[in-house]
Amino acid sequence: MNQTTNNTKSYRKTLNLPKTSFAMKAQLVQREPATLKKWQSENLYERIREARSGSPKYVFHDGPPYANGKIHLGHLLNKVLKDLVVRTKTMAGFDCPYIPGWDCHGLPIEHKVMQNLGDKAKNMTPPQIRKRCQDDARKYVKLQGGQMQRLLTLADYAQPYLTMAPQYESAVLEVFADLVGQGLVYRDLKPVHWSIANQTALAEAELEYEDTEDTSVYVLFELMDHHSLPDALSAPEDEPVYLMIWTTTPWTLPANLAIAVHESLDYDLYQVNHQNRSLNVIVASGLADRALGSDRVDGQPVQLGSCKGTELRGLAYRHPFIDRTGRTVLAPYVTLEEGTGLVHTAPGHGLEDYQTAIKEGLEVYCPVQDDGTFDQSVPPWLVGVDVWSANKLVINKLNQSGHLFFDHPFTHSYPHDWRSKTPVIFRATEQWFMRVDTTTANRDQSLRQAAMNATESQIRFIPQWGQNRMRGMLESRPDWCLSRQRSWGLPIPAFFSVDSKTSLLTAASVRAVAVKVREHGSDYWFSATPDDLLADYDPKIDPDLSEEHRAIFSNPATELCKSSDIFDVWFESGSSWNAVLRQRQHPFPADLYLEGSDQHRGWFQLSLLPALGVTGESPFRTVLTHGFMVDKDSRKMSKSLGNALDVDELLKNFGADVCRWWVASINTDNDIKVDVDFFKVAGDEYRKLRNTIRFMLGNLADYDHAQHRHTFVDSDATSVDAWALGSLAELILNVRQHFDSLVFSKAREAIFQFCNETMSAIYLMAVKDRLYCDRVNSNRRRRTQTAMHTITDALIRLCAAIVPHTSEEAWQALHGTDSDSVHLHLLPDLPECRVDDAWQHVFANRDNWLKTIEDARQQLGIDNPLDCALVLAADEKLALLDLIDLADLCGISRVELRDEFSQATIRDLRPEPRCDRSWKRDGTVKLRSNDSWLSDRDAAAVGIE
RNA sequence: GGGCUCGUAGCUCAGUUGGUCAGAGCGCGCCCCUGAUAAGGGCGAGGUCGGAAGUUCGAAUCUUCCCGGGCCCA
Repeated sequence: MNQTTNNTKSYRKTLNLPKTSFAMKAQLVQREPATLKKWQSENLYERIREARSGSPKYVFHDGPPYANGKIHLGHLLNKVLKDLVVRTKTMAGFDCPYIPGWDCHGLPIEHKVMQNLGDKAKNMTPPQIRKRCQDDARKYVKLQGGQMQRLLTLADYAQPYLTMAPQYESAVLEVFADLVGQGLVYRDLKPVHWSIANQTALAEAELEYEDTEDTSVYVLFELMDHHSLPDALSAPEDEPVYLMIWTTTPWTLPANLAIAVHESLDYDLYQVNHQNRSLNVIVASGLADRALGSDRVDGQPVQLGSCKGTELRGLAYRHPFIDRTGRTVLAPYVTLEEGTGLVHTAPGHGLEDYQTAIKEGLEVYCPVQDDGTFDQSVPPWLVGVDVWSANKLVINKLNQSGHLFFDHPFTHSYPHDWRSKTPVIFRATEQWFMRVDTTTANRDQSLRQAAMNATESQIRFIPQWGQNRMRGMLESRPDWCLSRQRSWGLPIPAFFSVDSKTSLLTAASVRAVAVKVREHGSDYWFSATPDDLLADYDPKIDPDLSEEHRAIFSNPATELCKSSDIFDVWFESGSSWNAVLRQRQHPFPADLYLEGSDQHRGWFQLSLLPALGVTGESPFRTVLTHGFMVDKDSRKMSKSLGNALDVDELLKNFGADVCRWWVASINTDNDIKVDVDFFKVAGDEYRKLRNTIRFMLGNLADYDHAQHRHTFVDSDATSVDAWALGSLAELILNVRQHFDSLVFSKAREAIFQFCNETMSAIYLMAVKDRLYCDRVNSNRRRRTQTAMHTITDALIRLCAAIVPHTSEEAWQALHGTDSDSVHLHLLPDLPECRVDDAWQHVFANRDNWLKTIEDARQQLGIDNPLDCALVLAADEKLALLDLIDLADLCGISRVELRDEFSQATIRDLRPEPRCDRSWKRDGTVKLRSNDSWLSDRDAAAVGIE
């Protein structure tokens, strides 16, 4: 009675094989745009708003990207992360609106527009130029908005916020008015980063640092009077004594007013032979070896005497090429790291120098004009010369007069204007500032203190180290320079009397202008007269004016002119909590701000300060930052290095869902490595997810949940389906928790693990046989389908935030509806189903069983695991279970429990007949009436005796 | 130069307060299935945890220094 292959008939057509419209090939690139269109035409965003109306709010506030250029990989990461937040919060039951915004004003746009205009710009008025800028910004808002939607981000793209919109501008002015009212805004002459190319002050964020080679010089300053020197230096009578300084910016020497020393450092007087003359020079002891090195002097320097820095205070010296006397001062920032320990001090050209000048009562002298050339106050040979050319002239001059001790090329990183890529200078100009260190009447702490406190105790940082970073940056930040000398921006609503001596800027005057700007937009500032702009303002009743100023501005004869400065764009975006959240009646503060880690100094800090000033509260409760993109060798991504990936290109090659899966799979705390290969990996994982869902959908083809559902009862706890539902419950808990804490990579990992291992390798592998071979309506098959239906439904919801297109497609395949959207639904509830403890025991041992099977296959030469039986030691836990479930879980034909066995062994089943239909050797296979070999189960399924 | 931060198998990453912590997934190699098939399954190889020194009975895990990245600043 041997089984032959001759009379094996094909039973394929009697099986219940999977069948689904959910294709294996996703064709994301073709199909995603259609899904997007569908969502748009069905107003999905509004429908979600309606569905969540009345639910607790979760306020996420979008930071505005700059409306310039197409989006890059950083935007992809940032926007998808934000979308993951919004979608998961929405599915967790919150009402979580997403109002996208754009930063529209500022130098990059203006710079580009001016370049395109070329010479034509000279004959254009600011309003005409502004119109061009506005058009340019609009163009990029549209372009980027389209690209962001292509990423399948779901936001209110119909009503974004634009910093150039009149309501927005007005709301910024209201913030400004409050700060002015508290006395936090002042005008002062102060050194700022100045772009010569663009003739404007620059914010820290508008600088880029590049390595630059400059000539650094050691310069001798001759002391006026020996007798004031401390005796300990033993200065020789009747010989000049020089202070030696070091600088990398010789062009600032004309503005030298002082030389700083450190009070506690030691300074020595040396006699050296320098270029055939004997010199007496003072330098710090710790730097003498370097400063007076053998490359600079002949022979050994002779130390004549020594003293503390504090004893050098107040010495008068002669400027080397200007008829002026300077003096020595003490400063805490003098160090022994470089130079001579005596620091050239030009209060108009350095922040520390400026601070010293304030302390010592020195003039903030800046002979350099807007265009980077010297004014009339310098010697004739420098007048009108630009600072870079001045470097050489100054060095030559010093050399001729014998004041140049040494010079050498010096490479250091130097700030550059991020637009023109030209080096910037430090230059004192009249600017508007916001104070960070003054306490005001209605606050008992400064903004800096308030911000530090908020950072310390009121704001949650993800990752945690953001707190340290924020603290460090707050500690060191200077007063905020708010003004810029450009056209494309929000005007600072200040007025001056015609002699420019008196300025008008009070809370009331600013609010009056804000009303006009709300009505007409900021263009009105340029077209209207001061009287028009101040129509709603009455100086007579302005409590913030001094009597003197009230008299001036109440006098009809006083002629006013408008300020020509605009705001630093950071002040505009830093007011978005007012211009967006409060203005649109959203709760304040926001639950979450989410941006790159560069924004600790940028948007986060510059939103925190104004909000604390105005409301006393931080505008955000949680700050989540992500790292920056680097290539696979950890080098930063840039166009110039040629390692940047193009977003459109990625979308074209992989589709948005795969790109989003990639975002959901990365750890965003630190640097983020990117490479095309990583998207291929994401694609592989995506396919695993897709095929898992597809297989389940295929096996649910004949299943109607309403009609066929199995009700799990206590006795089902020992079924493999109960185990699967229990695993699903774990997954749901896990994923919900990771979504809660905004750790998407762990959620994605759990989802993938579930698809790959729990479902594909274990459960679906095990239940294949019953799904295919059992009688269609068998209780066992329907129970499995019920579990699978629950799992599929839940899985689709769990991954909906990550792969919105694919989950929508699967949702419709599962539920057969076209109008419903998974994105209107909530995250899955936990399935209610008891799982017997015996399953823990099974999965603690399954790996060993598989290994046993694998080893036996090698040894016994069994190819197909279905030709094996696994013989296990009898066990009371295993005895509770269905041995067929165990066999299916191992991909074999049979599991037997035997008392006499102590460890798992394999029995070769090849001598037994094999079922022509199920290919199993389960021990019931017989030759049937139709001349084929069938097991009892299969014979019954096809109705054969 | 300073602040913050990262450097664990070919790749992406887990590794709580120092003591089975040397792991996972992918990839790779071998094999099976051919009724999830441009799919599915099993098994396996791979790392002196960037380097050096130190603290400790014991360190990927703490300290210091060095090397190499990133962000922000000077």
